[in-house]
Amino acid sequence: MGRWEPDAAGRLREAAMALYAERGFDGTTVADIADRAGVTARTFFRHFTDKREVLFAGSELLEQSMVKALADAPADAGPMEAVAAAVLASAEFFDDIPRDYSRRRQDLINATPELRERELMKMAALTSALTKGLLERGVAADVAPLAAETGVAVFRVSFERWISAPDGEPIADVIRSTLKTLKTL
Amino acid sequence: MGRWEPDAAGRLREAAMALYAERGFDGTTVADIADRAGVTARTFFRHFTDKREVLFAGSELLEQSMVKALADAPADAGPMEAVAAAVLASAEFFDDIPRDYSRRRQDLINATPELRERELMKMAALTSALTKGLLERGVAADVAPLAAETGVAVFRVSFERWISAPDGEPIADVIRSTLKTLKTL
DNA sequence: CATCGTGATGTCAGTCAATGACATCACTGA
DNA sequence: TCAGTGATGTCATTGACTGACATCACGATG
Repeated sequence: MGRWEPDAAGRLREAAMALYAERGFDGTTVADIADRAGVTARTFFRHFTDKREVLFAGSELLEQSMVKALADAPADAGPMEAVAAAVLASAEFFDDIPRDYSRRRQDLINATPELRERELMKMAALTSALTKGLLERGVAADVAPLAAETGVAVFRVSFERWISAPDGEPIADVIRSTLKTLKTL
Repeated sequence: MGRWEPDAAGRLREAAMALYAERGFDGTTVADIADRAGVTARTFFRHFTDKREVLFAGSELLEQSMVKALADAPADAGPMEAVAAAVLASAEFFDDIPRDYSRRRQDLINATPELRERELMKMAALTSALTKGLLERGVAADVAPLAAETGVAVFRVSFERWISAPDGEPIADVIRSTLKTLKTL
């Protein structure tokens, strides 16, 4: 065994989730979280830039995988096809974490303005990453932002639906269904 | 003359704008702002809930006027027509403030992640207010959010364009032009 | 005209998020 | 065996924000 328990970041994330749920975001101090994780508050800030970010660690991975899928889409695919591929790629990401975790996390976010703010920021970052990816695919400058925004909207709606869908429903199916609905508009 | 200089909130807003521009958001303390406005930091927090909000005071008015225009639109107007009326109503709001002020304010927001976060939150609030207004007009539940989101997008794009448009260009014209472009999609 | 309430502000003390500087020490590789 | 490294702890400090209480010009009231 090493000098310290491994995976301090993971323990901090779990502790934060639990405490935010128990006492609310405002009722929880960073020291509380650190205590429960068996580290000091200073260590918390070595792993997460702030008290909000602890619930959003890993979002870079999601963004990266979506951008990669966008780049990997066939060269002759249209903008919306490429975006659809990107959104579908997010499914892979969520397959690795229990859906119940996603649900509890989202409940916290929805209940806490500070966390909602941060989530909006992540979505905006995702939108501009996708926009950039589309531009690199040669998509016209007036189309790219629109397609990206639409893609993020599909992602959001699908995620929300998946979270409250019957158990066992794969998120990929929900996304495909959302994309199909979109086409009817 | 009263016991205190009038319009403390206004002075605080101007002081904040100036200091954020001079030293950046992070380089400015609330005490700095309060000093320049001739009050104490405690008074700052009596007028604004936090250091970010000082640049967003008045956004409720914008939201209210848009929601009102939405409600006042002819009963037989479709969802997008009503939304267009709401967005156009925002022009009235901006007619009362110098465009240069809007520009400087937006530059600050674009340069500061914390302020961008807050702005996204305001836009999200606007979206849900418009959604609610549409639902009250009897718009279908699956159409309302989409129409609202589109309206806010039009607003954002128009505002951005107006800010960098030649001087004297009325924002209402820019909005009309954006709406026209939208129709071509 | 004396008094009283009120509202906007000041003062003070305290909590807590966040950061920088420096110390520690198990583990690793030469 | 020993120097270097990385993850953590410790300590001190700044600054955002809050609650409790004091102040005092002004306006209303009797």
